[in-house]
Amino acid sequence: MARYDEKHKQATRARILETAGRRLKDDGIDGSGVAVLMRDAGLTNGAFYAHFDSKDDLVEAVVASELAAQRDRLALLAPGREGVEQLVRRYLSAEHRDAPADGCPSAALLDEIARSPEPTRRTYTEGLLAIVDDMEARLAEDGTSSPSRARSLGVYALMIGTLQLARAVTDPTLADEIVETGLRNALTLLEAGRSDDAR
Amino acid sequence: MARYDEKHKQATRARILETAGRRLKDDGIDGSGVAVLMRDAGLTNGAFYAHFDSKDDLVEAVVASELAAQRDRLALLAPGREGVEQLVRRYLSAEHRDAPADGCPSAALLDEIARSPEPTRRTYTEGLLAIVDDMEARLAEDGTSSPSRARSLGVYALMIGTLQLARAVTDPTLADEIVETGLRNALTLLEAGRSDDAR
DNA sequence: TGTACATCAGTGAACGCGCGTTCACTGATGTAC
DNA sequence: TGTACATCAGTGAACGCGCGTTCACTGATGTAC
Repeated sequence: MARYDEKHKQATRARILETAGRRLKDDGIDGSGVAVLMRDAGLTNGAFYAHFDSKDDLVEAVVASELAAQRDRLALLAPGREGVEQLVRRYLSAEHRDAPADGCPSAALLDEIARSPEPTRRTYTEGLLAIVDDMEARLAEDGTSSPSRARSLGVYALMIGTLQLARAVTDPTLADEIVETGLRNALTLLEAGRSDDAR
Repeated sequence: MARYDEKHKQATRARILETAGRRLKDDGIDGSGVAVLMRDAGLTNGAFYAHFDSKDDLVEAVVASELAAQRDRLALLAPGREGVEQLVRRYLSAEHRDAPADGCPSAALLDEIARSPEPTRRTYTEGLLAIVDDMEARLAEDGTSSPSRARSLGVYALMIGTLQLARAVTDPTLADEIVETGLRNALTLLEAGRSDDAR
């Protein structure tokens, strides 16, 4: 009765989410038109509304899937605090700075997300908390009672701000300096969390 | 010969820069149209091009004036390290979080600036360095040889990321927690700069 | 095995709208006489 | 002191364009018989 494999449409939707995620991170939310987003996925503009209610709806779905992907990637790293350090080193690297499309949605889009409709911001909040909770659990594994929640939020915020600065700046030497000192500062913040307790 | 006071046009331009700064920080660069920006200044769209070559040109001028204003405000604070702490406390506050139009252009616009044309990014780079240099000089006044440049960049990046997170999140309690822990983390980072040397 | 056909993912033209920009003009200004 | 007038900041309609969204349609699919 139903034509096409039942997974066919889901696969197309997943493909749109993936290519749209890359495009949005490269050109911004307001900077990416529906027609271009669909062309990226090998489709035409008209098909868009068979998959999403509106552009806002797509953006919300992209935010959810990008943050989920980021969390999944974190889960693959070394266990405990070591994994957080790995995250920080990958995040604050020249490679990440130079490839926004492959990178963190927060670094690329956070101020546009902050101006987005409530549902998108709610979805962002959930995705953020999942990541921060994961980091927190890893830091708490140390058995310390240091404020690992605060450190997790701080490290995440520092990573976002640092990458945005590094991307905005025109001087390549300065851009390098920013990611390098950002990395040292992030590690300092993690270390401070440990020594708080050691005292 | 020349009609109107010679300062008249300069004053209008300054007024456009001021109201456009507020609007851009509220609605984003792509989210603010020229017609609205001019209406904010009490003018009509057509007059825009008597003052600026293009919207890009305006954005560049706004970035310059916003960063200069931020630097001027920093200069009015207490001398030395204490002024940096005052800056941090004002920056990471619920008031700043809830009033983007009155606040830091980096927190409101940094990822859009990173996607802007080269001249805007160059202007941003200069304005950023002026602020960071100022912070650095204040921290170095301590007479320590700690890496105050790295701490300045780190504190600035942390403030930006923290404020963006606090603005994006929908849960008011979480938004409060983010600015509060952000403040503690920023002070930790400043303190770490001091103790580096004390060891 | 071969064919008729119901399904529905995807097409592409069209919609009204606001964008950035242009331009012929208006009318307040205050100097020249 | 009064008036004619050159200046030019600002007006507002219009430009082509791309936006998000709608919709009548096409045509590949694979089941039913």
